[in-house]
Amino acid sequence: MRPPCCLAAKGTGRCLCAVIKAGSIYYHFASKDDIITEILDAGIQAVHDEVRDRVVALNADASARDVFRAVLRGHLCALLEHGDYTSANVRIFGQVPPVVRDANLPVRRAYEAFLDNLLSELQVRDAIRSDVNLPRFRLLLIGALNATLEWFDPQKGSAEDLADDY
Amino acid sequence: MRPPCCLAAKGTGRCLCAVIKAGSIYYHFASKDDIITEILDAGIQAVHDEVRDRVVALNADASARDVFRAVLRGHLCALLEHGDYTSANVRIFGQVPPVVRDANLPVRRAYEAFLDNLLSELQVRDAIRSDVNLPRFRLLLIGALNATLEWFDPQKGSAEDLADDY
DNA sequence: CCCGACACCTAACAGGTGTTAGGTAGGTGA
DNA sequence: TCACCTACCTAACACCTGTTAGGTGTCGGG
Repeated sequence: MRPPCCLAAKGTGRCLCAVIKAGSIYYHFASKDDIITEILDAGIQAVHDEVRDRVVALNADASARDVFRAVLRGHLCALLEHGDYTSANVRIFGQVPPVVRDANLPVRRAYEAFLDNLLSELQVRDAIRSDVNLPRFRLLLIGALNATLEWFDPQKGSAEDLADDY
Repeated sequence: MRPPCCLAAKGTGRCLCAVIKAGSIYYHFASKDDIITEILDAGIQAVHDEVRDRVVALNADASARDVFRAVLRGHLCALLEHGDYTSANVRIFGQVPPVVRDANLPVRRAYEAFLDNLLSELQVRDAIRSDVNLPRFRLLLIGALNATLEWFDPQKGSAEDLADDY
């Protein structure tokens, strides 16, 4: 499932390991749009999984700050350290044809809903002011996190540290 | 100077008004990279100018919050309402060849330095906590603002309102 | 009135990209 | 053994993009 640096053959999850010739990809995918769709989906899913795993791994008595930190860490680490698919998402989503964008929407919306749920819990616990527009706050947050791709340098500090700083 | 929706002929500032045939552009520019460089520079400069104008237009007794609001408003409005160059910057800077990126760096650094100056003033005035890493905060800020390009819909509220919300 | 400069056009090019048809090597089941 | 399937390859295609050489119309100055 989601092998590193490779494309997975449709459905199977098997690895193509990038040692095939250019044209051969069309044995596994119907079109370039199909490939991109698969990559975008895999990328979002990877970030979603990473964040979810870190949140559920928290103790039941974790503070609101701990939860928030887990979200930041999960999102940033998935983005900056693991995976080309995750970062591809940020880089190319703005320029894919509408068909691909639409195909990718469900996975995207699922992650957004997940985050909004977490944030609204934090709001109930008074860790986020009650007059904050949560979806908009989420957009601000994700925007700021995703932008780190443009300047983050793993040699100058870990993604975890950056998350804590944020 | 910087006519809307058009490319300006090099140096002259004159408008090509987009009614020329594809190949003719090479009468005005030596290469595609030259065109992109010009566009990137113009985009950043436009945002820089907008923010600066709004800040200097403030009364001498403006609060730190007013200054910060002016920055957000200026950046967002320049990005979302005026100009294709400004937004092109966010969209394509990540994928231009290194030569172009380097050529664009001075203008970029100038805007960054300008913002860092403003922010450090705010920090001196205790409007920003003293333990905040300003360049990193600036990156977070600009990242969040630039990301609005992906979802902002002018029909659902003005850029000014969004800035105030942020 | 002619000259040259200027701003543009046309047509073609090399190189790249997305895609397809048809071929082939290796393994599987009968 | 043979037929067949799977997973790849090759070679070609149409199309697009960045660029150039050379041609055309128009305008102002001498």
